[in-house]
Amino acid sequence: MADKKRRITSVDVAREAGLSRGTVSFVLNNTPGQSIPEATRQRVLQAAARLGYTPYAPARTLRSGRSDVALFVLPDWPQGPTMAALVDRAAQVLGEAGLTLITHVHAGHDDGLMKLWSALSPAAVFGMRPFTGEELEGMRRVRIPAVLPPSEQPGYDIGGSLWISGVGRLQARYLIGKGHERLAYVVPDDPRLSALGRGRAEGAAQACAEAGLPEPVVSTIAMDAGSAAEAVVGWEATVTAACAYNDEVALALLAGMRAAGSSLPVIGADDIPAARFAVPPLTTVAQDSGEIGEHIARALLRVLNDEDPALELPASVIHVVERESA
Amino acid sequence: MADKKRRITSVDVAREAGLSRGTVSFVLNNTPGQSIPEATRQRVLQAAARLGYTPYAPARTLRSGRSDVALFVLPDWPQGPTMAALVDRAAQVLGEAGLTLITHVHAGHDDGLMKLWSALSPAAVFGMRPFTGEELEGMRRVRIPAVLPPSEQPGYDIGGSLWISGVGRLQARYLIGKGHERLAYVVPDDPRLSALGRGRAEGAAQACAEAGLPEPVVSTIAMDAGSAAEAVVGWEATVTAACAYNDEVALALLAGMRAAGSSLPVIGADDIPAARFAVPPLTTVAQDSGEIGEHIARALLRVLNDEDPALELPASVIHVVERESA
DNA sequence: CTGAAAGCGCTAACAT
DNA sequence: ATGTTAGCGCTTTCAG
Repeated sequence: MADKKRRITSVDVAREAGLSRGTVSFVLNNTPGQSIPEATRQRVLQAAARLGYTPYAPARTLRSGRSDVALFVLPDWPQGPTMAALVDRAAQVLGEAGLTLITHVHAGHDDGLMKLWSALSPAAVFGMRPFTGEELEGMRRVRIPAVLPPSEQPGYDIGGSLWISGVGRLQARYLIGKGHERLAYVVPDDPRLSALGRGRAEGAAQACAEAGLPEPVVSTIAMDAGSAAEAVVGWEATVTAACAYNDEVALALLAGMRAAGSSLPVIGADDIPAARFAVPPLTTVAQDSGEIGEHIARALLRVLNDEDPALELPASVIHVVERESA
Repeated sequence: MADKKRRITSVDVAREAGLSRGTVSFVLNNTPGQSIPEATRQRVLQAAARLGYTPYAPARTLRSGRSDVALFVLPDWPQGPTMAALVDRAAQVLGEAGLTLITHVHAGHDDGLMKLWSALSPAAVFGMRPFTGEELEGMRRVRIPAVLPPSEQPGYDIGGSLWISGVGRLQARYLIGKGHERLAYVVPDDPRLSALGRGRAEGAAQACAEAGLPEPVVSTIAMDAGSAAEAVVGWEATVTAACAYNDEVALALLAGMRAAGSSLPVIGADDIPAARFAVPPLTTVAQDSGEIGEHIARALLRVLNDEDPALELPASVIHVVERESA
């Protein structure tokens, strides 16, 4: 048994196999443009297995100048099963390309992200929202090869307009299809969500414009029934149906309407588990998060390859789940 | 302007400051047991700032043998605001100790985790559930200094018995306090949740035993109203109140009872946003996730320091939020 | 108090 | 076809 305290290095494997480090390195990375006899290959592989050798990432990264870590900066807004599936699929796709996906929930707007980049020196960083100029500058400084929303322009979100305004558009279209002409768009007062909320509301506005209808009235509510009720009574008779930023807001709205003794059609977004148990069961816009994850991962791979990211998602990834609330 | 293609190294800083790399390293890490004149310190610091120098983690890790990354393996069960707050606080505490927290949502039971460890070679790995023997073995092989549930024994969960069975116990005690003597414990059929579900159900069983009551009947339901309704009618008159594994299950139960035309008190767990908008508003067990995060982080720091992890959480981190469902 | 120099484990160019 | 070797950027003795 080797010294219990020391890490097993490629030198150990070389010794065990009776070869040199170079050869070991070649077969372990099956470096292209080398002709290694199958017999030698096997010797190395078996020696490595016998010793339980694992390459040491920091050394490998230092030498080769590229790490195989891809960092996915998750937003700190509540994450549902949605996000989990998305991350999963993305991890799978990236894994096939030899990248290891690390997720990081970024909460504060402190500069914690900066430390992250230098701590990981990832091969790629991607997030669901545009990075700030400062963040981009920081990444440039530490030479991160690929960054996914590559610009701080709002339009460049991952999933492009679909993930954001596309959901709002679909919500509004659904309601319009049901014959409604005066809509409300309800967003939560959580400041973290305001950008996304605005984006989705704009999508709804577009749908209204396309149909020749007036813009939806945008209401901001606190996440309690009272605040929702206020908004509802505020609409008086001018609004006949409401889109909610997400299912939680929709649930709040439903509760508010119960309190206010009114009852308007409501459509949510995300299809959280609680949606189907609402009273009435919530009609909502669901997204195929697995497909979105795959899409994002492929976009990232494209960026790493210096190609056009082609962020736009296929419209098929979002669809409405019709239940009873609208 | 320096060569745009090259990374800025400590050599550059040394040159800029007119000193040697050694000195630069000393001040940048303010190595103990060194007396550096304030003037030199400032020269180095300013040169570093001017150049926008960032230490290169892989090199640092390679040399020092320890990385400053702590890896938090998140379970793939739905993550709410709860988890976000927990991670946040943990990141903060670890950050103060010079560690960078990376979260990783681990979904499959594939061996993706193994690759992660070698890709990051973190200083510490911790998770919310015990690692499997295989996982622990893998970590031992790559010499990860600290692993938080250190054993694969179920009792060793982070948060010890509190996070798991403590919640169940509190739910049952609350219902018992309301005069109920025949309880049900409802768990979802999601296999990923079965361990946790069993744990919480056991906590409830303990509370019943302490009160000299019979064990709760444990019902497994699919996450739809129909399945919940079946469970409810199955209880007939033998059960007078129910604990749910979490709020989503509680919501399903409420929907099931509406469908079955019955109405029993129900208590959930987690206090998700949707809970307060349920019909009736859901009584639930909430947890102070920030405090839990801090606790976990400190336990990890203790392990890194070769001390006893002392995982047990203070009882104060969980409490019931009384609303109308029970 | 500061500078020079030896590696950490690995890959890749260069020898053999 | 395999072996040798020069660093990647950093920390850390050891001299001066």
